[in-house]
Amino acid sequence: MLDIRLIREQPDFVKSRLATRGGEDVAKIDEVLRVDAERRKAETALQQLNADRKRLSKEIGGKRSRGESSEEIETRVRELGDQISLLNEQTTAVEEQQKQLLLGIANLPHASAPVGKDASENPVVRSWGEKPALGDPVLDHVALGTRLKLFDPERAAKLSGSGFICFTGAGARLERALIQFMLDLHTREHGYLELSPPALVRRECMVGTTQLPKFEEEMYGLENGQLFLAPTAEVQVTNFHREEILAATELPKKFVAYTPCFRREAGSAGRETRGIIRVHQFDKVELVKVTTPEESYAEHESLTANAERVLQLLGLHYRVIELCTGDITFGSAKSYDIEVWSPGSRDSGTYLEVSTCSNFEDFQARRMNLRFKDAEGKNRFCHTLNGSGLALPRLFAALIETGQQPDGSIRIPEKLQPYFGAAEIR
RNA sequence: GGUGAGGUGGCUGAGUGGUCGAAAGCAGCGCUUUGCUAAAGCGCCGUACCCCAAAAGGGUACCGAGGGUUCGAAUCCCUCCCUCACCGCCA
Repeated sequence: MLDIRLIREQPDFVKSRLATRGGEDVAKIDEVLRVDAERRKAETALQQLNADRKRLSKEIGGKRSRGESSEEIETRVRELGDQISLLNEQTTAVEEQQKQLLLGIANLPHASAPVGKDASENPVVRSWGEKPALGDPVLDHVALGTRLKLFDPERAAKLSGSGFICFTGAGARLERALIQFMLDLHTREHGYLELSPPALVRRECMVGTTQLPKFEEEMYGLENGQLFLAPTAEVQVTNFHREEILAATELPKKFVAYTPCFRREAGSAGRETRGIIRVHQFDKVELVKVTTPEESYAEHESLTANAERVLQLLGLHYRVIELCTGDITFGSAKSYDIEVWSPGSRDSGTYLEVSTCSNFEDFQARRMNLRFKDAEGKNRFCHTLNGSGLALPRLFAALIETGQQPDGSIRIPEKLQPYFGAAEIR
């Protein structure tokens, strides 16, 4: 969430930054300022009453120990107590109101984020490789996967309903090879520490990484909404150090985790539902960094480069776009999307998003009270970043489409062959 | 699932109703002594929030979390969370 002091001191700046997102939250700023003033007034009054009670209660203690009567003071303090509990309720309520307001206001886009209204205005930052020259016809991943029995949508539906996938045989093996390949790359060459976290997370963690309270309808909840199936390992891994004060010397923290991810995909019925592009459960290798405000933007670039490296080693054409202010996600200050070329999708091919690499600055850290002690010994909020490194189903689709051969087989990229155990699928 | 024991500051660890935000030790910072190192002595040493234009200063809260009892709660009561141990069950 945003720093209330920043909102208080520079409300016009905050509003103008929020306006670049589309303005939905701009009106909330005046409201939160009004509640903030109310809160401080109530707090000050409450503290004064508490101070009075504290002083008088000590007097009672003194009088009693000297054997003097304290009746009169006790009556006064009892009255004070009634006022205090009344004012305390009001104060707590207004504090909670302020907190809820703040939790619902999006992060400020970074000054370098391109201003734009929606996804159509996201600039392409760079691209790598080229679209492969394939024979005719170019098959999509569904046709390829069905023919070579790499996954089985019908039986997955039998188990879990529509929107679920079951990899089979060489397909399951290929997915496993990709996971192992990516984990090895990030741990051995990029210096990330591997975590294998739980899939179920507490409500507080979901608030910490901004899935809640705003996006609850997208999440699978259990135990009366106290436990959730994580929609991304961002949740588990970023919250790993929640409520901690890290030493500046141990930053940046770099984590990689392979986990299943669960999403209701509410409201996206009919959108890219073909095959394995949008499913309720999928696997993902996630990269997370916890760092300092001074270093976070450099770390953002390197994290993005680390994710891109996967596609480069696999020889898959991709492009990187930067999300404009109108398209950037709720908690992010700056985001890049990595989109891999999927030659079989939508007839003539399309780019599929396989990673969003974001710098959240201190937006998440403030929610989860994640801090570090700087050189002067001051506690400051960390900056947190994450990006997929990469999401598996779409990577899988792009890989088999790109690798399709005229004879119907699929060529496996050289770097993946040791993991997959063969040079082709046929 | 059952039973039991616990959760106090960066760490160890006292404290069972009043001057306790909290002894003591360790770690850390500063000063003094010392040829250096080491050691010793003295002092400082939590966080968040509020008031104040700011600094200085003042105040409130915090002893796992939330309620309650009381004039007053780290201390008593209730609920929850977490940790540990043992038993049962189990991949």
